[in-house]
Amino acid sequence: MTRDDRQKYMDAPKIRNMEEFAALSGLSRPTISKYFHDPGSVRASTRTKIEEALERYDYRPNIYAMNQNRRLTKNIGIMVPNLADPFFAEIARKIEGLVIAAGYRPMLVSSHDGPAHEIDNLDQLRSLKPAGVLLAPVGRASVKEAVAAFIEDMPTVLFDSNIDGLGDAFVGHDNRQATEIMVEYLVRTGEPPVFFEMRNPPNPNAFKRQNAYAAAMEALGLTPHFIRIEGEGWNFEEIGYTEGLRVIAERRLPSDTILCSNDRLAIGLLAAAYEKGWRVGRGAGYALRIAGHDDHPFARFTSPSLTTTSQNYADIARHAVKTLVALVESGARASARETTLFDGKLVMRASA
Amino acid sequence: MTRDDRQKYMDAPKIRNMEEFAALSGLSRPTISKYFHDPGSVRASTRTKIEEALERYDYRPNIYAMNQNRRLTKNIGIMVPNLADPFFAEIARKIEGLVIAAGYRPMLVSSHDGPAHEIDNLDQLRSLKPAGVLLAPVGRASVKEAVAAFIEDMPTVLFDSNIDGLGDAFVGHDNRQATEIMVEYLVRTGEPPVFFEMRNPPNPNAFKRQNAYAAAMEALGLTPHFIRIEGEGWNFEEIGYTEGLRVIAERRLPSDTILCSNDRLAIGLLAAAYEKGWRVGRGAGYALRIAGHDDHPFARFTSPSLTTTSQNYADIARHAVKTLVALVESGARASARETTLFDGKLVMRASA
DNA sequence: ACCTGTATTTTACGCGCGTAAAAAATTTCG
DNA sequence: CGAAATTTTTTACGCGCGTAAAATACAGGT
Repeated sequence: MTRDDRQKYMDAPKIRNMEEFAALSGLSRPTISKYFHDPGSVRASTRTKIEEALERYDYRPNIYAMNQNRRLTKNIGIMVPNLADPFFAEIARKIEGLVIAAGYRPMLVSSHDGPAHEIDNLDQLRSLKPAGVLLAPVGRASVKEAVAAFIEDMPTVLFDSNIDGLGDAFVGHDNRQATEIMVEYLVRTGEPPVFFEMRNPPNPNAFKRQNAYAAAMEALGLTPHFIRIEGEGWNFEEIGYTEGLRVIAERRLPSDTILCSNDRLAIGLLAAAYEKGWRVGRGAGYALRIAGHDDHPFARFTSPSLTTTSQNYADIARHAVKTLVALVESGARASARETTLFDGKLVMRASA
Repeated sequence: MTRDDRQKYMDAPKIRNMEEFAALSGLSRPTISKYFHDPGSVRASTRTKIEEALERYDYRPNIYAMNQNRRLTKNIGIMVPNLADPFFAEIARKIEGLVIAAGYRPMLVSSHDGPAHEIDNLDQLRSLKPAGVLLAPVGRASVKEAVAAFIEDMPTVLFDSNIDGLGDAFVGHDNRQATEIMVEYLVRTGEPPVFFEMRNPPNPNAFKRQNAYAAAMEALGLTPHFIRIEGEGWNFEEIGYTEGLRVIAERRLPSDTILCSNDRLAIGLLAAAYEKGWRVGRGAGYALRIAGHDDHPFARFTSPSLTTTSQNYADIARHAVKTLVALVESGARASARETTLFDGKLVMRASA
């Protein structure tokens, strides 16, 4: 706490509202209002006066009163499927920072992997009257009609997971390209991979990866093989582990190389392989190669560390926010829906 | 989407405000206001009328107008050190659910492990005028004076990490007890453990665990040993991994049993041990035993799975919310600061 | 000093709801 | 059935700020 801060807390009279603050700074209330709406919209000398007063008196406008009678709030809603997944936690954090940098207030909600929560969140967000929303739908179970109704009301950019023609834009990861480079790498360096995936994956990206795997294999003149595991819900590590144990016990492996649909399944499968004493890695002396997809924050610390393809979530976040902010500030809705995909990269580690 | 919902979206006229809704439901506006403030405060027949109208017309009060001129909002602030840590994500989610169940609106913020963010968040929360706040401070670097000033203004329950006499109550994990049962277990089943910890841990719980380890060892007539590793910041897995590699390479191990200050360090250390080919587990044929602390969501899926002590975060969350809600609803501040600790449990897995 | 264009002030109104007090209606109970 | 207790309505005001329009002050250029 600096001396100035202390002074602010000690000496300064409590400012009750913008009227008082305007009087103390020698300006009119509407001017102050304008300043808070956009500091660049007032004369430089005026801005200086306001900012000096701000340092002396520590006034902040009441956010409820601000938004109460505003045409458009400065809020931007962010909705992710599940904040307890470090992957989404990371990308949400990145987006939050970009939203703040753009001069907006992020309002983050998590759907906890549940379509019911997702609808609640949509209502929740609607009541916050955001200027726009960044939406990562929960998945194929996502209630499309509710999302569609929501999207009519305000600018919305989808990310991570696409839903048909919904939203003003979609920004995401190129599952096809990323799967392709992994398949090529695996084929080039060892046995062709089998694809390890849930029979009923809750996430729509899973289908894209599945198809991309099949296409990449066929392009190389190889026959795709799938291990379709059981299990419902989002507890991927657990599903990968349980079904991994079963698959290993039953020796249902057409290849020594397993490409998992995502890192979380791979993390579970690695645990199963370790427990069964199967050595995972590339080269002589190893029984299995395992690869993932996403470059999950924990993929560096599995044993062995996980070879995977990374999502370029820095660019995904940047482009999603940029697109939404442009939309919001133009005051219009997108004329044509634009889809932007960013390439993934091969992240070579020890597991494959 | 049910037939009723569709009807709501299609047929119903858009309700602009509470006045209109009151007219349509045949009641006066203040009665509606009272209902939303507390549905139980109106006669049963009146409540029925309102709820029927609510189903027909899909009206929701404007939250900005609601809070604008209210003595006390129905908001409860929740602040955690870092939502990207699955441990905090889990407990935050649990708390959110309890807060909603208690009839309040949770407002969740994360400090991203930074004291600067923490102060921002305090300001942020203050401007939301919550009825009370659940606060998990970032750690010893936490700006105590800012927190103290904040706490004067509204009921605050600290959790996870204690700060001296601050807040109306503290609810947390019994680090001493949990460390003790782990030390006893390790001593009973093998070599006495050394304690693996950062030289300058950012988290204050680290010191409690350190002291508890020393006390537990001495109580058993043993000499405590510490491996104090380098590294700054919150990237515990990375620090545990990097320093784990060094410790193993330099053979600075006074025992084959390592008790890590927390699971995240242990996860890093496990990765290092694996990479160096040291087999981790209990019994013959294993070079090392490694144990953690916290029962991190990923501890089940490490290789080998991690033996640890769990925090009873279900009860911690429940008691923290209960305490705060009682405080808020009494309208008073706590007369005496109450500290409540919940016991941890030994979680035996494969690593020790 | 004059003109022009932008910044600011003045004036005025309204947003949607909370809240308080008093009047009216309803329920409860003797 | 009437009085008391409770609920609801009426009435009235205010919260803190957004916003619009018109009046005024100010900057830069000639």
